[in-house]
Amino acid sequence: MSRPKHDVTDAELAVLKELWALGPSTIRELTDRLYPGGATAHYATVQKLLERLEAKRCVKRRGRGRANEYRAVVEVTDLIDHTLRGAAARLCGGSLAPLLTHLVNTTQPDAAQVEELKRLVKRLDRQGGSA
Amino acid sequence: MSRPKHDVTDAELAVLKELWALGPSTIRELTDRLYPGGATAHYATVQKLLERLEAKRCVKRRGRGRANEYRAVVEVTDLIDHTLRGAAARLCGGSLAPLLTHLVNTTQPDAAQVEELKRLVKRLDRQGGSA
DNA sequence: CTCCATTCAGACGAGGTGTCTGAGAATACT
DNA sequence: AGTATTCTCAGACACCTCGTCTGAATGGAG
Repeated sequence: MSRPKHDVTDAELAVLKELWALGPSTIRELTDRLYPGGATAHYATVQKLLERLEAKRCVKRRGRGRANEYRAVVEVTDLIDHTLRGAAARLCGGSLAPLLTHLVNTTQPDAAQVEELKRLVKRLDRQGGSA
Repeated sequence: MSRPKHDVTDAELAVLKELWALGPSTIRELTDRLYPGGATAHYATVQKLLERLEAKRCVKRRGRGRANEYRAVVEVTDLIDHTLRGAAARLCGGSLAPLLTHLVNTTQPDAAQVEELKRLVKRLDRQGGSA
């Protein structure tokens, strides 16, 4: 449930996604996935991205043998939350409600997601939609 | 209903908000609002921002007397839409639905929004939740 | 000790942002 | 008319971020 301090860039996000898929990994493991047959330069690139992700409080580092093991400390939902709040702050005076309304009007969820929505609405009904 | 081609920066957004508030305006009018007692340098700043907004298809220009009159051709909802779709593309494989469920989960929708949600669910039910 | 992989510090070019300068064209004032 | 004021355009600028990369130091494994 950490909050990313700043926005995550595309290259950084690619590393994060790999971390989500692989679980805690070393730079080498990540590099081999992101740049198959990569040169030593790519290794350093991944390392720099991890360094910046660490500064943004998105990953944490721990020694594993001689190498370092990195693990993600943010989830997709954290990034979604951060993005949504940023958009609300810029465009809606900080309120998330207009975003919700907009999504309700423009979204085409699939069957499973409709089910989830029904459940959520039912729950909201039960607890009596407080402000 | 235009679509902004690229993201709008903070300074550009400030100009846009002034345009939304004032309606079609000249650079002078905008400058006086954004930089009260502003020097001639500020005038050029606003002009550059309008030039970039025009390149991003967010404003249009028309001669008014000797000066130019600028008017916004995007609404807040266009920027919201653009932002939301960008977030969905980056974080949710392009689907907006996860954003919706996230908002429903993390905000306390008021009565009106719960009603909106119910209507959405009903509508989706009727048309048999397509992808 | 030598070799190899990892780590660290820092550079680099490209691109974007916000600001500003200078010169030119059109208008108003006297 | 001639001067001054306003607007416009083109372009520079310093700063920052992003993605990439180089070089040297470190530390085990053979």
